[in-house]
Amino acid sequence: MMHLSQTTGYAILALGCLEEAGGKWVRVAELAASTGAPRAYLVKLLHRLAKSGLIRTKRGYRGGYTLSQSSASIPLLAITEAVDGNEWPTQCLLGYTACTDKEACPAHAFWVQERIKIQEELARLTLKDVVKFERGRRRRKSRSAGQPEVSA
Amino acid sequence: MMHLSQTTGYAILALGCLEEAGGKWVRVAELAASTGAPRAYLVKLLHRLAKSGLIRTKRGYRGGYTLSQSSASIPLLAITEAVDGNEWPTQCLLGYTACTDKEACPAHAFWVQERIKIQEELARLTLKDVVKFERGRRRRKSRSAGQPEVSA
DNA sequence: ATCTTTCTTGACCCGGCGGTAAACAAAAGG
DNA sequence: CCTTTTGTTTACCGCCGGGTCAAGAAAGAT
Repeated sequence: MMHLSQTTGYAILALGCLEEAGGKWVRVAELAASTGAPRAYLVKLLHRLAKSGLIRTKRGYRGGYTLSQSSASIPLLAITEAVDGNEWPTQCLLGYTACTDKEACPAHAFWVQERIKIQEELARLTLKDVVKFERGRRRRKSRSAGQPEVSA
Repeated sequence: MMHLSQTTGYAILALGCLEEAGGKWVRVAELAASTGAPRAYLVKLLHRLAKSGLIRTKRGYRGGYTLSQSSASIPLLAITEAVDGNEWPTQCLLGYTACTDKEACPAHAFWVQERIKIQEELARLTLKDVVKFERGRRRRKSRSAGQPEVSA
């Protein structure tokens, strides 16, 4: 509750990874490793992203996934809409279905403003920002690699 | 997604209704009618609210539910915590589990601020505000009552 | 005592999201 | 051609939030 769906998170991270790869084809295995999403689940998600036109796919030897040109540096908002749909920006904070401008719940005016801000932020952030984040993660990971694991 | 749980909405409306009733005992039937929540489901919710100390219950003839004195005009935040738990204010917007201050996702700084604002708003709003909202609803309802229904 | 009212309690259902498994099909290498 | 690589497709699983049902137990009226 109070966050985008986990699936959207996976999508953003995976697309960020594709952006970073330039035009190269990237396999699921790599995307799964890089995003932390379960491989089999990522497959389904990638398929949806392909159907909605955000990425292209190629199967067989040296196949994989790549960003479709049109989605280079798209804003995160476009991704949340592709994955979660675009109905959420109208929902009442309290989950109250009859909450409208005319019949406003106590948090209505406040929430209308907040939703706008959240959408603006998601529109402002692009895959490039995600790439920066992922590079940071990978650096930290490799820096701590090779150290003794806490084994049972 | 992107709102408190529906159950929390029910809780807020129901508690508002109890606040409005003063010290009187209110039956489920009335709370269900007034909140729009399914009666059987409301029963379970009310039980939880009773166990967490927000309301008192009395069964048998002229029984029902009433606000426990201590919860008169409590802030909505207390209700969301009682119903949804209080873990949500720490979750990443993108649903990314490893997102922390040290390992921040691209939306982290933004979302930390927004969460604070949302909590402040929920702390500011009290049951009295909800009562005002409910009175407005009831007025509108009764004003439109008695008019010809669109029947098949 | 007994009846009525009203909450109590426990069992169950349904749909969606996140997740898994396995058979299938295409693209390239040999 | 045949094999390898890699995505495609279909089916199924478990959990949880929201929702329903029905038998049980207490409190007041009579």
